[in-house]
Formats: sequence, structure tokens, C-alpha cells
Amino acid sequence: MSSYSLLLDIQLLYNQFTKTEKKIADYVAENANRVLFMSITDLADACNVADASVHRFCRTIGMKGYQEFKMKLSLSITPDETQEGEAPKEESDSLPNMLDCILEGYISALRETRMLLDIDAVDKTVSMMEAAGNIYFFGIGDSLLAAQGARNKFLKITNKVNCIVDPHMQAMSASMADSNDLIFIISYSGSTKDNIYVAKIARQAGAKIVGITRFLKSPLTNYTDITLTCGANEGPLEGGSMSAKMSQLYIIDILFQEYYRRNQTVSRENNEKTSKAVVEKLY
Amino acid sequence: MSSYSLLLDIQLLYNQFTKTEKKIADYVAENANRVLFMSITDLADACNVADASVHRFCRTIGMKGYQEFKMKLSLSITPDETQEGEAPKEESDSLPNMLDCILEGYISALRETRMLLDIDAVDKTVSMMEAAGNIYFFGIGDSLLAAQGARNKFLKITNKVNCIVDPHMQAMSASMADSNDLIFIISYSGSTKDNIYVAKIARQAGAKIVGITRFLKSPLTNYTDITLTCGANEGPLEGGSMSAKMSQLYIIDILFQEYYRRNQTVSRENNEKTSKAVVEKLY
DNA sequence: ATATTTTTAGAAAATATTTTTCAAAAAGAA
DNA sequence: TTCTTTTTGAAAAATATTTTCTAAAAATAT
Repeated sequence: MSSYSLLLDIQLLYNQFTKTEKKIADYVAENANRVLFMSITDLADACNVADASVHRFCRTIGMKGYQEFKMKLSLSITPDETQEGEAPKEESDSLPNMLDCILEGYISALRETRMLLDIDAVDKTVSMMEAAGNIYFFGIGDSLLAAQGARNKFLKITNKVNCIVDPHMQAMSASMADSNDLIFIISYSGSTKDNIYVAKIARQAGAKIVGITRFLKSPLTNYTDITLTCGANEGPLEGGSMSAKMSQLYIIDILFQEYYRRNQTVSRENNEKTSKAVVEKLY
Repeated sequence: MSSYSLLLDIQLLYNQFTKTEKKIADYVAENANRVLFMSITDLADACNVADASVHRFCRTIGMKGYQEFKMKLSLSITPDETQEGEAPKEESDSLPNMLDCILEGYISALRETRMLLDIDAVDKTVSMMEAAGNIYFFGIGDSLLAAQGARNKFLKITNKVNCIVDPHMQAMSASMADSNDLIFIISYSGSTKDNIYVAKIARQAGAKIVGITRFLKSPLTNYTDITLTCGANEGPLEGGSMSAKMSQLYIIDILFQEYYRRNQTVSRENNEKTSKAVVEKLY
């Protein structure tokens, strides 16, 4: 794995895991610092699985064996988490407190996204965008809003971006794409059928595909040329979290800034034009 | 040992060590992060001593055995020391640097939003939402996406929320609202003509109005019962900045969480129903 | 629905590692 | 020197890890 935090990698690969592996992942996530001092058998017992399964789990996440797993794990634990005594869980009853909790959640998700981001992938993505004849942003549900946001943003500096709202039309559009076209598929889970379908069609049509998703390995990533992973402070189960959406926006913004930087002159020109177009809509 | 840094403890005990133990201590001090991935035999070989001596060394410094020694060692190594290769000093306009700048911008905008938020206003807004017969989220451009996002989010727990995309339809809808209805108008600038128009109509119709905007005083706030202000760090490339959008999402999330909290039973029930409705859309 | 294939998980065997024991070597004291 | 104590490594014993193999479960095709 690329990331230097093993615990994070485990989250990323989570939906690739089998039931048994998930049990282990859950226990490890919950008791990371305890696991450091457990043998493979201890851990297996704690999870009610066989030693062999724990070993397999280690291999699944890319380690050579249990020992390497433990060492990598220990390195991904920050000194704070090391302390045994549990931090007194603050009551999130009060409204101000709740605001702070939510805020901190966002920040950690954004930082996670930053950490997970593969600079090379960003670089390549922007190059593909520059080379592309047409760029499409696709998504469903909340991710569709991100897709529309991306289109809105890029529309300020280039008119080769599109966003199609209706899933059927997305598929039709994808079927007509060619190797000159670039398709972004935004999907938090990477498992939404409609998205996968569009990805499949687009791939058949020969278009380039970039996925923006939480999970490095998901049905979606089978069809992507590049995958940009976004963080979120939650497991794969919960949907519609704001932090996931913010992470998507962050990635889009990065692509935008880099695209702008590389095409300053044209971008600035277009930006002025589009700004003027809406000025008279303001008081 | 009392100290939390094993490497330090080893230094402290150094004089008490035997010749062989000193050899081991020297090697460990010099190659701490390499040792993490060595077996007791590897380490013994590297120091030209017997396995048993390494084990004795571990006992001497107060560990139960070699494994515990390695774990304690790993915990006393800071993540920085972990990296083998030297980090090449990045030029200021490099891509990684840009990512960090953008990220910090978001964080400061979100914190600003947190600071600006009036707890009372949030409290009152949620109360109004509970009391309302219908809730509408209106916006234009990027703020329309936020409005749709809000509708999507609340739709998981209540079906009295609406979002109308077309500005003309928004106006028509507003004209039919009554004092039982609550209208959210999301507008970064608070100066968008279409938004103001809708606000004016809604106010005439007698509906309650909550504004989500950057500016406490703007044409919009003339018509609002409550104004929720969001922060944003205006960068050079302005117009539809992401941090503004994130701040809007933050405010929406807060309203959602508080609404959910006050109506737990119903919310949870509805949430389950709506979640089930989309489950089969996933692989 | 049934059969076939593939995947998954645990038991047991095979390896490897760690720990203990013990005797020899080295260092120090009489 | 000679005896005692300490230190060390080799080998044995105890543990732990990894691999292999089989049965069960799940997925897929018929």
C-alpha cells in the first residue's frame, strides 16, 4: 500500500474483505494498541477466528506476515492513541459541543483525503483533462451534486465539460464517447449499479475513465484508468455523510486549480467572460 | 521502565550493560527502524552475538521478551524517523504544496463558520423546521446544489422537505407558501436577484424565511427571519469558492444533526426505510 | 431449483522463532 | 594460580507463525 498509515489502508480495503476479515479489521481498528502486544493466536481468539485467518488477513492487506503487520500497525499509531486510559467521551448533548465534533470530523476527513491523494494520479488526471475532447462528470444521488459542482466550476474556464443528470442519458452519452473523451465517475461507495453500468459502457466505448471514490478496490475501480481516493470519517455503511462530500469537493478543487495553473492565459480569459455573464444577475 | 521512550531508557542503562549488551544497544540505537523488521536471530547475527544474548538484553532493559521489546521500540520511534529516504525540499509552487494550501484554506473557512454561528439562531431554526408544514430549500448556481444536498439529506428522515430547481417555479412555489411553511434561501453573496425575488414573494405570502449567506447585511437579509452566516476564505480565484460551499454544507449538516437528535424515534425509523430503498441499487 | 464452480475458513502439519537451560569461557578475587 | 562469579553461546524446549489441505459455504451457471 502507498499510504503510510496501515489503519487507513485497512479502512480503504474494507469492502474487499470477507466476513472473517472484517471481524478482524473491526477488532484491530477498535483495539489497535492492544493488538500490538498480542500474538497471532491471541488476536485470532479475540476475534473468534482461526490463526490462519489472521495470517490471511495480514497477507490480504499486503503484509508479508503477522510480524510485519504488527510493526506497520505500531508505526501507524500516533503516540496519543498509545495511551491505555480511554479519553473520557465528551457528552455530545450540548449544541456547541456537537458543532465542534462535526467540525473536527470534517477536518480529519479532509486531512485524510490529503494523505491518501496520489500526486502522480492528480498530475496524470489533469494531463488527461487537457488532452480530452470532451469531459463528462457522472454521479448519482449526492455524488451527482458533486458532479454538477465540478461541471459548474470548470465551465468557468472551459466549455468542454458536461454533466448529465439522468442515469439513462448518462449511459447513452457514455456509449458514444471515444478515446478522446474523459469521463469522471464520482461514487462514494464505488458500488452503485448505475455508475458501474455507465463505467462499463464507457470503457467499451474506449473512453478514459477517472474514478473518485472512497475505496481503492471496489466494483468501480475495475473500470477506471485512474482512481482518486477520498477520505471520510466513517465506515462504508453510512451514506450521505457530509465529510465524504467535502472530500469530493476537495479533489475537484485540486483538479481545477491545477488545470487553471497549467492553462493560465486561456483560463483567465474565459473566467472573465463567464463572470461578466452573471454580473447583471446581482444587485 | 518508567520513561515512555525505550531508546532513552537504553541510553540511561548503557553503563550497566555488559560488553555484548553494549554491542546490541549500539546497533539498536543506530538502526532502530530496521530492527523493527528483524527477527531475534537477524539482530543477533547483525551484532555477532547469540540469540540468547539478545534475549537477555531484552530482559535486562525490563522487557518480557523480544516481541515486547520490538513493540515498545516501535512506539518510541516517531513517524518522522521512520522514513528512510530524505524528503526532497519541495519548491513552493509544487503540486503537493498547493494541496496543502487549499486544505488549510478550507479548514480556516470551516473554523470561521463555526465561530460566526449563532447557537441561538440554529436552535430557533430547528424549532421552526419542526413546526413547519413544508420546508423549501432554494438557491441558484452552486448554492442550488447545496439546496439540493440539503433536501437529499433531510429526505432521509422526513418527507416535508422540497427543493425546486427552476427559478420561476421557485417563485411560483413561494407565492403559494403560507405561515406554516419554512423557506431556506441559500446564497453566498446574498445579492442574487432571483433569490431576492423569491424571498420577497415568500415574505409577502407570509412564510418564514431562513437565509444561509456569507454576509450578515445584504439585500437578502432584509427578508429573512433568521440569518445563518457562513465563513469562506476568499482566495485570488474567486467565484464559487469551494470553502464557501463547504461552509454551507457544514451549516446544513448541523441543522440535520440537531433535527435528528430532537426527533430520534421518527428519524431513525424513516432513515431505515429510505436506506432500504436504495440498498438494491448497490452491488 | 439444482448442479457446478469458486471462494472461504479452520484443522493440522510444517517451519520458524523465541525462550530456557546448561556448560564453557572470560573476568575478577583471594 | 585457583576458585568463584559473571557472561556468553550452543542446543534443547517451548511457542509462535506459516503453509497445506479439506470441508463447508457462497456464488454462479445450468
